Amino acid sequence: MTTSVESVAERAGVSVSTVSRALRSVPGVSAATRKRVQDAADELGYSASPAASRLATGRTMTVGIVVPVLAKWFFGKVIGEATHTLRQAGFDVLLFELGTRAQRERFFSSAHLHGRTDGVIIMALQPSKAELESLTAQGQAVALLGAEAQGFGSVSVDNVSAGRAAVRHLLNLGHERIAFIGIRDEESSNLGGVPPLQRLMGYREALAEAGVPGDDMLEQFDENSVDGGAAAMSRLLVTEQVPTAVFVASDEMAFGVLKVLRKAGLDVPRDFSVLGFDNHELCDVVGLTTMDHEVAEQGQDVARILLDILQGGPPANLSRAVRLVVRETTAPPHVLRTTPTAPDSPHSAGHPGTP
Amino acid sequence: MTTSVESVAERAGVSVSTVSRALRSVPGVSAATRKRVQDAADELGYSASPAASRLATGRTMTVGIVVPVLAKWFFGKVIGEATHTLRQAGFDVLLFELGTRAQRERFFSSAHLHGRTDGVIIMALQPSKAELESLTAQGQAVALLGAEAQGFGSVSVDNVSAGRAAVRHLLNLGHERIAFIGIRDEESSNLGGVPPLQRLMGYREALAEAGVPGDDMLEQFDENSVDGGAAAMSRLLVTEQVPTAVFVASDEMAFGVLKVLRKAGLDVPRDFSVLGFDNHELCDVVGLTTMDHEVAEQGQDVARILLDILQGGPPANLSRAVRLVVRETTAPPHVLRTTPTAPDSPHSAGHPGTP
DNA sequence: CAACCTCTTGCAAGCGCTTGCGTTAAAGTT
DNA sequence: AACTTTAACGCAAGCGCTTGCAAGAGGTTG
Repeated sequence: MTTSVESVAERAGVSVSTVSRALRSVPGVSAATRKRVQDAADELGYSASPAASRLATGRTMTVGIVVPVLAKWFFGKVIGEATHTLRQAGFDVLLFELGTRAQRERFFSSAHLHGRTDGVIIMALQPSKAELESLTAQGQAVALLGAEAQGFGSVSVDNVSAGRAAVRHLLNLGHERIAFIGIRDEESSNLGGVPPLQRLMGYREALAEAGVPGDDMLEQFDENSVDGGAAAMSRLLVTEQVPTAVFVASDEMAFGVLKVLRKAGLDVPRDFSVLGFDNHELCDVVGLTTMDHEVAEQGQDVARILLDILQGGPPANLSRAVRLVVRETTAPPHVLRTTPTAPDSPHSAGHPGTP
Repeated sequence: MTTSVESVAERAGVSVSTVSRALRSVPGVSAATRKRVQDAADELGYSASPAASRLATGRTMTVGIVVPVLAKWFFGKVIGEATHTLRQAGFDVLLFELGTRAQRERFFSSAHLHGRTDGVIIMALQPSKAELESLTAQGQAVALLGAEAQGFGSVSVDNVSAGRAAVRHLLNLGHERIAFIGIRDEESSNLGGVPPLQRLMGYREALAEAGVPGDDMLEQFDENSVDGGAAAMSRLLVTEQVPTAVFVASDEMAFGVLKVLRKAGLDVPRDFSVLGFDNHELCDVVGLTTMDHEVAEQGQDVARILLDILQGGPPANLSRAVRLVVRETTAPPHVLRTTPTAPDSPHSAGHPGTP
C-alpha cells in the first residue's frame, strides 16, 4: 500500500501536481486528463496520505466531539446523528470523553486538538470563557450543544419555559405539592446557564405564578443517573409532607424515581405522578410522561452549524422546541380529589399510597 | 499557535533534532538539555504538529472504533470503556458508525483507514474474511468484539452455553413451553458465528437435553430494538399455544417484550416469565432477569488486546464469563402449577392471563 | 601521550502531498 | 499574420517533523 502520488503520476503519464489537482477536483485539469488520472489511481488502489495532505494544507478534515459521558442514551443518540451529518460532509470524527474534572482540565489546557481537528462540538458541558478561548487559540471552530456563548455556534432549548410548561401540566392536573428532582451541578461554578438549573428556574416560576408556596425540601439534587434519581426520590419519601408529583430533570433519573416508588409500594400514577425530561428511548417501556426536545434533530443541527462555520459562515444559534409527551405516569392526584366519599383520615394526603 | 520546533530550538539554544528527541523522551539527550528544551517548549506553549510527525514516522497514534450503531446502551458502554483505556495509552479514537449495508461496503472497500489509524476495533459486526483482509492490507492492527477470527485479537463470550444456561434456568423453574426471541441477522450470510445465532443454538440444545420438543413457532426474530422485541412478542401472543416464558437475546428487545405483555394485561412474572441478555443499565428499573456478560470489562479487554498487538504482541483471544442475574421477571409458571385447587378450565394453559 | 570509547549534539535528507508561478500550446482578436 | 488571452500542465519550494549518520567533546586505557 506504498502507492504514492508519483506512481499514479507515472502510470497516467502526468506530473504529480496534475495528479493532486485531478484527484481533488481542483480546476485546471482537462476532463480527459482527469479521467486518465482517476483510472490510474483506481487501478493502483491509491488513496492520498492524510498526514501528508494535512501537513501541506493545514486542514485535517476531522472534527472532535466532546461529551461528559458516552454510555448514556442521550449522548449516543446525539453523537450518532452528528457523526452521520459530519461524515456526509467528508469529515472524520474524533471522540473525547471528559468524565472527570481532571480529564476536563487536562483536555482544555493541553492544546491537544491543535492540528488534529478543524473544529469541535462540545456537548452538555458548559465551557467557561477561558476554555472556549483555549479552543479558538488552537484554531478550532466550535459549536455548542446545550449551552450558549457569545460568538459561538450553538443549539439548545429554552429550558426555563420547558420546565415551567412541565410543572404547569402537573398543576393543571390538580397537583399542589410538586417536587423537583434535578441534576447536581457537580463542581462547576459557572453561574447562569446550566440547563438543569434552568429547568429548576422554570419549576419555581410555574409554582410562583400559580401562587403555590415553594419549599426547599421539595427540591432535590443528585447525579444524573438512575441511582441518582432513586436516591433523590428516597429523600422525598421521608419528608414531612410527601408531595403528590415530581418533575424530574432527566428521564434516566425519572426511571430511578419510578423504581423507588414501585419498591415503596406506591402506585404510579394513582398515588404519585412523575414527569421526566428527554423523551428517552425507553420511556415508552415504562410509560413515562416526559418532555421531548428533539434530541436527534439537535445532533444534526449542531453538526450543520459547525460545518457552516468551517466554511466561513457566521456562528448560528438554534433553539429547538420542547413539547409534552403524555404517557402513563401522570394523572390527577388521587387522595385529595377522587375519594370524597370515604371519611378523610387525617394526614392521608401526606402518605398517599401507604397501606 | 504557529510555534514550530524551530522556535523552541532557538529559544533553548539547540538544534531541532535535539528538540525533537528531548520532547519525545528519546535517548541521546543529556538531562540538562532535556530540561532546557522542555522549559522552552512550555513557555512557548508548543505542541508538535501531529500531521508532521505522522508523516515522518508513519504512526498515527490513533485507533478506529467501528460500531453498527451508537445510540444503544451496549455500544455506548463498550466504547466508553475502550476509549478510556486507549487514551491512557496515548491514543486518540476515531469513530465509525456502519448502520447500513451501503455504509459498511463503502467503509471496507475504500481504504479509508489507511494513514488515519494504526489499528481498529470492530464491534459486533462479524467481518468477513475479505473485509478483514482489506483492513490488514491497509496496515491496520485489528481486534474484534463479539466475534472471532483466525489470527485476529478478540474478546467474546460463549454464547452457546450462555443461551443454554439461560434456558435451563427457565426449565428449572418448571417451564415447558419456552420461546426464543432473537436478533434478525439482517443481510449477513456469514454462517457459523453470529452471537445472537449462537444463543439460539444454546436455546435449542437446552430444550433438547431436557427432552422438550422444539417448535418453529416459538422462535421469533426481529431487529434488535424495543420495537423489534415488541413485534416478536406480539407474534408469540397469537400462536395456538402461547408459551409461558421467553428467553430474549437482548435486553432492549426484552424491554419491548415487557411492554407488550403489560399492555396485553399479562402479569409478569405470574403469567409469563421473561429472561433477557446483556444486563442493561435499566434492567434494574423494570426488574428484568437477565444474563450479564461483563460488558464494561469487554470494552477494556478489547482495547488492551489491540494495544498489545500494536506493540508487537500476538493477537490474544479472551472470553468473558456469563452469569445469570435474577430479578423479578422470572418465576415458576403460574397456571400449570400453583392453581391445583381451582377446577381446570380447558386450554387455560394456553392463555394464562387473559381475563 | 596517543589511540580509542562513549555520550551528546547537529546536519541534512527525507515523509507524501499542495500550490504559486512560469511555460507552453491552443484559441481568440484586430 | 502578428499579437493577446486563456487554459492546461510541470517545476520546485515548502508544510513541520523524524532519524541515520557524522562530528565534536570529554573521559579511559595502554
